[in-house]
Amino acid sequence: MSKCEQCIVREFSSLKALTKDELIKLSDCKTSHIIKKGDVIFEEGENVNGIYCIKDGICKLTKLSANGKDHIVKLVTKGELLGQRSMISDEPVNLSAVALEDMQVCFIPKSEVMGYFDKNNQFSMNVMKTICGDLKEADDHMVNLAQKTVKERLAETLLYLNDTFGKNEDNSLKVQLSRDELASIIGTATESCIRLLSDFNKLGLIELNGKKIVLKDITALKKLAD
Amino acid sequence: MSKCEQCIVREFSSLKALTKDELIKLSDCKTSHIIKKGDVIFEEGENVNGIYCIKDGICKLTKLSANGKDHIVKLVTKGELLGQRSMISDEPVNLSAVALEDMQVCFIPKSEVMGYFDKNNQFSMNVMKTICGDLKEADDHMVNLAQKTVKERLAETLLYLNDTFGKNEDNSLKVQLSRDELASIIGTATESCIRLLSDFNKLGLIELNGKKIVLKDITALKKLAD
DNA sequence: TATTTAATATGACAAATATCATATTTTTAA
DNA sequence: TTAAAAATATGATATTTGTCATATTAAATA
Repeated sequence: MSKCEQCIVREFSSLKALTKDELIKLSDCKTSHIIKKGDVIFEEGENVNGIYCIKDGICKLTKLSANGKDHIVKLVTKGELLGQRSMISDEPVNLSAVALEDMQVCFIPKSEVMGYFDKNNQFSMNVMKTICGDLKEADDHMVNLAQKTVKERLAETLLYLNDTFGKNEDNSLKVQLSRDELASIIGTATESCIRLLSDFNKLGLIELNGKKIVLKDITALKKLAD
Repeated sequence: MSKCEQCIVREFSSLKALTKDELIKLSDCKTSHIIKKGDVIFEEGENVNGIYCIKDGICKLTKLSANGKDHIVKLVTKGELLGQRSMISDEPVNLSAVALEDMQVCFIPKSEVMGYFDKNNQFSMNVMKTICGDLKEADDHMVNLAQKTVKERLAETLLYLNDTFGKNEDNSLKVQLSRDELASIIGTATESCIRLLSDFNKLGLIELNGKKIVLKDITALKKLAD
């Protein structure tokens, strides 16, 4: 089993505050998992008794709305932790996590993590800061959904995907989302999303190649996104 | 100056974890303030070097969107704390706070609060739980904005105002919001909000009396809200 | 109290977006 | 490989929502 002391990814999460001793203990109680693209890590309403540390890959956090459609609340990638909110609130998770590509994750049981909260103040502060960051992001997102048009939100989301997850050698966005998934990030009907992508394509803002999307005119997209 | 040891409101916030000694010290460093309806407690982008504890009254937390319109992210009332996220993240506040009615608030300087994080673990956990609760709420809110119609969101918001802040003796909602404010909670144009309120009125779901709103048929409103 | 200003209300219309239908392409699995 | 299923694409149309204009009412203030 891989050693947490040697895991680089740890440096990117709240876990960077852990001491050498804590890390050795962690290595013993964590479990490593391979998650296939499309697999569910956990589902809304489930009791997840611990947190997941993402070593590699990207997943979507979704929430089922009253009308039965999924909404993608957030995309999460390596170096981030899943399930913190639920663990702290001592509640079932309020979101589902589904892999968008093959992933490597480690599961750390609640008992272990709660110990850090008691004994490692820096760890607590790191977690708090992360959650505060999520909350700020959620506020921003909320205002965008409430005030911006679908077109603006699409442009913004494309730029976000580019900035956050980067692009492949062929310049296409690294995260490959279906039109349906993209629509459920920006909060619109799949057809509307497809139509706007077509429009952007015709205007030369982007280039479509099947699922691959290349951002051609970032300046214009930024102007569109406001 | 009023004593924190005797303040009932404290029991409703993270501050309930404070020891007697901590409370006595707190009384000395806190400042009390009377805020008039419409007054700004702090403004988006400001550096608020501490947190506000709401002793009485209600305020709105708003965020300016790109198009220049305010969006109401949250309503906050007595027993709650303001400015925690900003203090923990060590950033300017991302929201403005404006009183919806006359308020009494106490300001606790950052230096004091940060001390609690170090020494009082229960306080830290309380704050974390509160912020986690806010995050969950924000997720829900986000999905509603993305997926529900304006009509559904209006019905839901009216029910929320009723459940959370209660009603006056004449059965009207206790929080009095202008149509403009109501619109900026549900994320729509003021005229659309007014029109839908009119519709609800004609359908007998609510009763309008100037600014006063009485919910007449809660069951039907719930059905509308989904 | 009179005057001004702001908030509420409503009509007419335009724009944005959703829905339904259907064709085409891509992917999956038999 | 081929048949079936799913994803993408696009047109036609309906619905929702926003915008502008203007009237009416309520609130603020000189």
